[in-house]
Amino acid sequence: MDENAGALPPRLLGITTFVLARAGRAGRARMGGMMAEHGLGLWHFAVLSALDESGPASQRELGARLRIDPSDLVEVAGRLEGAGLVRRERDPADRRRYMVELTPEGRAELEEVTRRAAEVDAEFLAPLSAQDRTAFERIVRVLLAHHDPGAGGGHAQAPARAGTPGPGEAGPTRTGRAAPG
Amino acid sequence: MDENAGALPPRLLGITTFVLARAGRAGRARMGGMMAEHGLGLWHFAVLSALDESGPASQRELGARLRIDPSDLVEVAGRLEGAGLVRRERDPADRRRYMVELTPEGRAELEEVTRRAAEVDAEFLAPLSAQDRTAFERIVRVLLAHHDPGAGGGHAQAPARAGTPGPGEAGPTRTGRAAPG
DNA sequence: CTTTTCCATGGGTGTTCACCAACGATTGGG
DNA sequence: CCCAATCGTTGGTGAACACCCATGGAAAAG
Repeated sequence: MDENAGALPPRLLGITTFVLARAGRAGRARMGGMMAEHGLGLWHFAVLSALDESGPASQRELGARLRIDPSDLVEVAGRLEGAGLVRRERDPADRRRYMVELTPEGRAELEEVTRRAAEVDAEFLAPLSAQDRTAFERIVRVLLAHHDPGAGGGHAQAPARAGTPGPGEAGPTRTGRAAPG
Repeated sequence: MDENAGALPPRLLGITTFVLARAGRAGRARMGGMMAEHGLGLWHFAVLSALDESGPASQRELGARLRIDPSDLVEVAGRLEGAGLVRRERDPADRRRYMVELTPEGRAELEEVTRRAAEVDAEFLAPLSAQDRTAFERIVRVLLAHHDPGAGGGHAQAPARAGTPGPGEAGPTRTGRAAPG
């Protein structure tokens, strides 16, 4: 029968790292699909986020920040500019660099996509109990902080999350200060 | 400075799906690196696992089982055969198909790699407390079962896994029946 | 002014993964 | 015997991701 066609070998499923990678792939596919509906990729969203958080920056700064090659940023910034989500102006003080800046439309789009991302998150984590979800959100960030070269800093303990000032409704969106200061 | 180069925007880190994908990528890299030391890829290991679990099978069956395209299986089976880990014989009853069979060497290699995979797992999950690790292993499988088309079957509830038989050191090698339940 | 350094950009490479079209060899139905 | 289906195989496509090098404009150092 091909019932077993639906089940990977237990030996594989016994490897947590494998299961994690697989689940991560499924999650990225969902998230990417949602972003695609907005004409964006994950990187576009990342750039908008960085600009929102730290204000105008040169592409080089963005590249260093997000850990993507400056050359790969060209397309991203270009598309964002084409969509009117960012503005690119020559820095008058240094005409080599662009100052990439979030437009009001870009900020609105960022908020909208952030909201939808939270929805995707909720949907993806729906099979979990509230308790499991909370635990998972914390644990996966600990893992990332330890294994991704400079994603969340050294060790993110993800403390009790303060009053959640900004995005508001998006819920656990802002995980306190997962990254270092 | 580029201190902040090490921290992704909190808005990004607030998206659990994103963090999960990222952590999964890091994990896969580690696991893949380990396998590479054995001259294998993740798929080679998967094939060996499937053969060990269900006995000799045609490549088509393996493809359906592991959900990889039969054409992609050619290289995998070919390399495994070249390494002497599997044997490929024409099925006398149907000379179109190969019967792929695990050799003693293949079985030994499978055990060895499984052991090392458990080590990588332990290493990767090391930053977690024993309690968190147990919870994470369970939760991530629940997620996979719900979102990966036929990885762990319909819905793996993965109840309070019994006395946690194995994990000693080589541990979850044979996770008993962790996933399917 | 000249040389060096930095920026954005374009073009290219390599890897991983999934999927598809077509072909020879082979089988089984009609 | 002829035709359709199946199996393994070859070869190609396309997306996502991560790098690296060269160029031309512009600034900074000498």
